[in-house]
Amino acid sequence: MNMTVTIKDVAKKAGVSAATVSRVLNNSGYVYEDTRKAVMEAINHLQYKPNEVARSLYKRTSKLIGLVLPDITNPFFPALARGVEDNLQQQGYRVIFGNTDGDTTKEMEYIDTFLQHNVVGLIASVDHLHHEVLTNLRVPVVTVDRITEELPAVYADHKSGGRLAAEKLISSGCEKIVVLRGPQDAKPLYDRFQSAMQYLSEKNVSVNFIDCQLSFEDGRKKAKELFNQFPDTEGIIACNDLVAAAMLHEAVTRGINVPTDLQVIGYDNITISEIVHPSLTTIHQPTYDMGVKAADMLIKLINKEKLGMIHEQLPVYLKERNSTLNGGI
Amino acid sequence: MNMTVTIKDVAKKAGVSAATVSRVLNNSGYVYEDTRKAVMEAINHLQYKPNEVARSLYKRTSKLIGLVLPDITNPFFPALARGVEDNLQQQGYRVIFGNTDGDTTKEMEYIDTFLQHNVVGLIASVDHLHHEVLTNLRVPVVTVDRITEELPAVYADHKSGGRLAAEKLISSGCEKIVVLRGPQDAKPLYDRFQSAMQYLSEKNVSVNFIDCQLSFEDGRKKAKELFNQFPDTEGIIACNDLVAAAMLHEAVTRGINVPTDLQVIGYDNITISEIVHPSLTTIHQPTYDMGVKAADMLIKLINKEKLGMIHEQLPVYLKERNSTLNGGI
DNA sequence: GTGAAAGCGCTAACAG
DNA sequence: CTGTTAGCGCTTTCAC
Repeated sequence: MNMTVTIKDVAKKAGVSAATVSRVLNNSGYVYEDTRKAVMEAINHLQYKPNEVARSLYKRTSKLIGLVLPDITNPFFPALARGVEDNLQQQGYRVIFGNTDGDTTKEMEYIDTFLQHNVVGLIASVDHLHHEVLTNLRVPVVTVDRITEELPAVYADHKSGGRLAAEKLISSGCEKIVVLRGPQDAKPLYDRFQSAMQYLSEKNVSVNFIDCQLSFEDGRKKAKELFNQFPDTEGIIACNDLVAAAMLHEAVTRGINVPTDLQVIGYDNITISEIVHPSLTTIHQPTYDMGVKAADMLIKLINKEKLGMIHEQLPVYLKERNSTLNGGI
Repeated sequence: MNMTVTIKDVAKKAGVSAATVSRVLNNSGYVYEDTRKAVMEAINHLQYKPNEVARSLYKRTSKLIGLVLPDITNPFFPALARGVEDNLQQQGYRVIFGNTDGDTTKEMEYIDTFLQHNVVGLIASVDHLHHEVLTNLRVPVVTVDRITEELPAVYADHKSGGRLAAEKLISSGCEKIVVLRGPQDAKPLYDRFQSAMQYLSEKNVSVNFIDCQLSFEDGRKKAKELFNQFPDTEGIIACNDLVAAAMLHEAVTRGINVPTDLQVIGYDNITISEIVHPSLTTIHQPTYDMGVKAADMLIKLINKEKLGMIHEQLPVYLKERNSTLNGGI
């Protein structure tokens, strides 16, 4: 069967020492072109693949990067994850990952075992309350879609995002607005909520808010609550697209016409927002790019390069579709 | 700073040898309760965490499992992935993963490097044409949502799935039916298409098919094609929910009333199918459970336990929503 | 240029 | 019950 072939086997076959094989493998030191060829031949012949674990043990480093996300089932994160993975994979890194469901215990568990596997870096999306876990690790960390002072971070401009949404509803004539407030321990959610509220408070409109998780399920529950509690709502700013979709859904069910009687704005611009009916006006986040960017930063950090800036803020924009009144009121 | 603390440090601190520390770590061999306590204390005091890489090198095994999926951006896979991960994580395994986009090169690349990292097993969703790659690996492999003779597999009953969809359209009165045919090198797609066609061919109805990728984007393109080519279509069987959503979308755009003038059936029952309007009648696959089951099988294989059966087929069912005429015609 | 030897951190005989 | 020793597969001085 597939008995593992080691560097020694290659050495023997090529009639050289393991050290020499190692040298050609790593392009380190000098090797005669002839012996180099002999070694390569042996390698190909034996289908030799170096054992990364042994390598990792000696070098106390690896090609593994840990990715810690809340929940890959939320469509926002797969896009992010692919951005990270595509970039990393291309540079020879592999990613080992875990979903935490925002649970600190799981976060720590994953981070610990990732480190035990000699990961060279971590990309994490973890509530800022738990960020201590990420500080003073022995490997660089980049946070995505989350923000703390100290840690390098990639995130979108949620202050603009929140304001953009609010502006839009105001400019399309809403006077009774409900804002769904996502979990406030995640800074992006906090920012977009605050900045929307801030803008709205300066206008002469009625505004209320309801707390809501980021899932379709919870959106659904809160939608019922919303329409019961504030039946004459004219505009809704949702904390993400999933929740916005739930609002749309409940509105349709109740025979409320969107966007004529009610306008809804989502957040993220995940695929779903295009698919729902009416299609969803939303704040676009460059999700995939955030992943790519985070991987870029991490690799720089791993290579001890200086970062231009610790915090990389990416722009968002309003994507108008059919859940709002467009072209003015 | 965080200089790594090794087993030797613990040994020194506890006044014993490394071997003894190892013993208490692994609960192997006998250790005096007192020395055990001393060791534990040293461990806690030093915050010692064993180096999994060293462990892995010696034991030629690890707690790592490789997960190979086509594209986590397709909402079907995150659910599957979480099923896998939740199960594995609980048993102390960690997952290292890669998206292949159905590209054999990437598949092989990932599998190779996973093996180089001493993974103890692989869970893969890979087109059956490429299954040779997976055979004769030195670790057990379980395929998910894919089928080959030789390899253990977890998948849903797509023959029933295809027939269920076809039956439904017939029983709700469709006489002009178009079936979207997904990529046929994936057995599940093949099965569901064939069995739908088979059933339809026995009925006295007009049936056509169009090839289609599994994405919303391609669905969109093919939707236009479909309505141009077969404008009087009464029923559509889509290859998955994403594509079905695209059909719905195009139908609405063209002012075709669903389900009155046109009925649509999806496949998978991902969250989206509930969110679209009208909500989508679809074939439900137990996606998360498939992941859990696959992890179960793999762990058994890793532990050298015998499997009851190599192929685990999970049931599907028709989930009726509002894109079909329900309660008979 | 190349080989011998030591060692990364851990575990598994083998003595004692 | 516990320490000593050897070795997992690889890389890296250090001689030659």
